[in-house]
Amino acid sequence: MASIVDILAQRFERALVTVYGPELKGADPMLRRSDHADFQSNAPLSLKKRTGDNPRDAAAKIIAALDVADLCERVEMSGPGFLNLHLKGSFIAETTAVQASDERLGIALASTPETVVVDYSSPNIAKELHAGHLRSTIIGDALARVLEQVGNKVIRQNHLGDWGTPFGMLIEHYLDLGEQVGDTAIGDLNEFYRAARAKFDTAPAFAERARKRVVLLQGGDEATLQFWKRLVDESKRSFRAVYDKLGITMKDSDAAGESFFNPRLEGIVKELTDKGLAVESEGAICVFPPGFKGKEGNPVPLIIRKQDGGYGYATTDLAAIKYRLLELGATRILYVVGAPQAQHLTMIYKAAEMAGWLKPPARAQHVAFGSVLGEDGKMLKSRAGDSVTLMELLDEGEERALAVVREKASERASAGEEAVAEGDLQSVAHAVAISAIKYADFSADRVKDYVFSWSRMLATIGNTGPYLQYAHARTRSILRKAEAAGYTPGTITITAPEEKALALALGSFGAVVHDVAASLEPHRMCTYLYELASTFSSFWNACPVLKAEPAERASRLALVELTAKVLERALGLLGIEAPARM
RNA sequence: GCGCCCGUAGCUCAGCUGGAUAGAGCAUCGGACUUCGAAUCCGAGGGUCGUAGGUUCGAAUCCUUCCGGGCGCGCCA
Repeated sequence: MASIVDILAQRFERALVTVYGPELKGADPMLRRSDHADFQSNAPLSLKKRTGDNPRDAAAKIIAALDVADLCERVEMSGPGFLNLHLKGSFIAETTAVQASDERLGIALASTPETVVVDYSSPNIAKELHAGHLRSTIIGDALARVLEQVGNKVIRQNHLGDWGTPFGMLIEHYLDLGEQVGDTAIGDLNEFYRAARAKFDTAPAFAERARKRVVLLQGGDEATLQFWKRLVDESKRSFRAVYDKLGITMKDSDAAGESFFNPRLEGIVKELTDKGLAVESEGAICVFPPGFKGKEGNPVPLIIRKQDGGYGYATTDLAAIKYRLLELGATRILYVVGAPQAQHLTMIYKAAEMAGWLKPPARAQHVAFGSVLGEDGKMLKSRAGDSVTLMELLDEGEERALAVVREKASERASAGEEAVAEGDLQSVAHAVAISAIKYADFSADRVKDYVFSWSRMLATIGNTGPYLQYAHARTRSILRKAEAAGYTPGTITITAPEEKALALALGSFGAVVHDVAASLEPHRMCTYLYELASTFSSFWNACPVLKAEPAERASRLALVELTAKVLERALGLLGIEAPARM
């Protein structure tokens, strides 16, 4: 489906080729929304080097060659050489009608779909998901949805911390508890981990058992593996509960953690050694990707086998990147991991290139993000000082959202207006809480830290998740009333400025989705959503729908219906629900 | 010491990869409900874009200096 910009861009390309010859084919006409017109083209300025003309001359020539009589009311030159385009209402109406009849709402499919691996969330077994996992989990999930929407094959990968020396003590502690809890529940995972750790640090006999247990685990002892698996399953149940509540699309089958790669580590070391990329250094085997200098100017190593013969995270990361490229066939790998790991990841990519696994067009990208801070400006912690679990966070959010939703509902009910039913309050509060948390996280640039603030994110006014949901709920309210009255959407006509603004905002949805897919920046979707929602609110204020004349009513209903769908879809791509009432 | 990230209105942030007078939200002030959800809308005030240079028709955006904040740099992940 061709959007307004697509169609205009084609006409510009033709005009540019007419004036300046075929070498201008494919040149960017720099079409942007404008304060001075509906759209503007900066091509005469931006292409100055290629046209050789001064911008105002170029603008005049382009206008002369531009065949847009069917699309624009007028095109005028302005300032140093801008081209201001004033679109015909009929042109806007037609493209909007096409978008409205499109299942994909104007989101084009990628011309070259890729296999994209998205590595996100990645919690540790026997610990609960906590605030530190929030950003990776929700950003990764949103990007996975967006990349999928534009037609890529997306493979989610949960790089679980499910192997290694801590499992000795965890299994022994698990066995100690066996009598009390049976084999069904560990209970509080964090408490479980803490207790195991405490025993390990204070009881030498226990520590000794733990060490022996690690050996058994590494050696593949059947009974030990069974215990290990129970721990893993128990933890996955806990992750599942959080993912479900947060609306995360990661499935159990997407798990490919350290245990999955463990059998491959020896081979990785051998391969890199055989290729001459890994060398012995201070008793360890290391890869030294060029260009990384440490404290005394020494090269920084990726330690792929430790002095004691064990393997660390670098080896697992290398095994994982090889697997993703060679076995999963990824051409794009996203690491949704905190910003501090930037150097480590670049070293992994470099090593993977040297090994011949990572080569164009395949590429790996670090989707870096900053920290979630508490009101004190430090990492988010609970009163007790440990990191707050995601479940606690979500529960608190729902509680706070419920208070807001309940209050609004009772206000409306006492005013005799349609309100959320008592039985639906919980589910609406849930949707509001999740939207508040996610939208607050997404709405600013990923790489920056942000302060977690309930009052800000849950505010019913301003640029918040709840505001967007409210805008959507209002669209649904009109549509319900229209349906009850037997009114149906019809031919779109654009006359009022608010109709035009709304249609133009709707029309850029597809481009925004692709922009997010390319830039991996969810905040661009938020900027768009807020603009769309506020444009709709202005439309609402200025353009009566149900009380308009039949033709106008049908047209406006079509705009409202499309707005509802776009809001819902855009929120959905961020993993945010759009309730019909709130 | 080396390297990476950040610095835009009182506060929280955008700014579409170099384009027109730097835009929003919150807060403040002033308007709009006997029209579909006022959780809304309309309007006002408020910024030497950390600093000093440079590149050019044109810089918040690109290059360099310095200042301030965060983070990383060998056996944790």
